[in-house]
Amino acid sequence: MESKDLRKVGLKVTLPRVKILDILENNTDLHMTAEEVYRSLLESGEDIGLATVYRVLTQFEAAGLVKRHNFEGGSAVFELDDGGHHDHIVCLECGRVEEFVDEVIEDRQKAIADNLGYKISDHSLILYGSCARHECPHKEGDD
Amino acid sequence: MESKDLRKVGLKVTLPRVKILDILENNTDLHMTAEEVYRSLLESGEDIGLATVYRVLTQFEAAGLVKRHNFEGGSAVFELDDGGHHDHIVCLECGRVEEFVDEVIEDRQKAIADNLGYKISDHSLILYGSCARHECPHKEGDD
DNA sequence: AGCACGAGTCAGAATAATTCTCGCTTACTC
DNA sequence: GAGTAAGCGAGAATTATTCTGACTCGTGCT
Repeated sequence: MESKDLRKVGLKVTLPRVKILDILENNTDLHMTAEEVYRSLLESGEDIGLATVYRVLTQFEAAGLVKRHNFEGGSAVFELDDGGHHDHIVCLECGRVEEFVDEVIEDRQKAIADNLGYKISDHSLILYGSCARHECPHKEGDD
Repeated sequence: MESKDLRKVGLKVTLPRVKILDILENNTDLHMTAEEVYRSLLESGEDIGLATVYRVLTQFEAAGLVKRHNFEGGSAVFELDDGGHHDHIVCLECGRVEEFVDEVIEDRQKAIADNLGYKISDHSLILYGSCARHECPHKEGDD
């Protein structure tokens, strides 16, 4: 029952909010654009406007329910925020996104910022590349 | 004489290109938005359209003369590409941007990608925070 | 230097992503 | 169940960027 989550963060429990949260929770793809959420809503038969999707996602972000990422390629993507931090690796060929955490990197970041006299409030580390299924075609045994 | 650089990458030596390259080379701020380059051109008395600035910067990017970064806050910023890679730390309060390189992080990134079966083609690491001049005000000895 | 031609440029239109506006609707309070 | 303010939907507005079409300039040839 997600309505509790909404209440908890001070948001009225409205149909669009519940539905959007539901989609974010049940979608196999963890990272969705506003458009994707919108289309998913339409498919579920919900008549919710794209503007509402953006508004709600932005509210969710402010409330800490979701995180917004700006990967390359135009649109921002949203994912549920479970509280834990992680970075991303994006396949430029198929769009697959995976998450990872690396303590060594996190520590170095802190050290670097410290060194330069900065207090870090956030950071974004995104690796772009091609995943295993797009191996170089002149190798045998390829897809 | 930057015209050589342009020739080298197969771009005709035109006034807009030379002027834009000139601005990128002589501006104190290493990271400029297309708008900033455009305004800088106007100040120099050049009558070059914003669309041209975008086009030229995109060509420069394709040619490897500049790098485009998408920091938070909407507009992309461009910087001359000296060939060396570096990451960025951005002060959210004053907009200052500094660069850094850390071999440990670079190595870990490669290892992580390897581990997940990705071949990295690029990556973006941006630390956001506040720089030394924005220390918490209830500490003595502050700015 | 002069010409031809294709690449380059300009201004403004077009696009894409996202946000805003405003009149209508709904969730929560009593 | 009614009142009220917050929320919603559709489309306009905004912002960043790219495209279009007509005109111009840089470069190679003479």
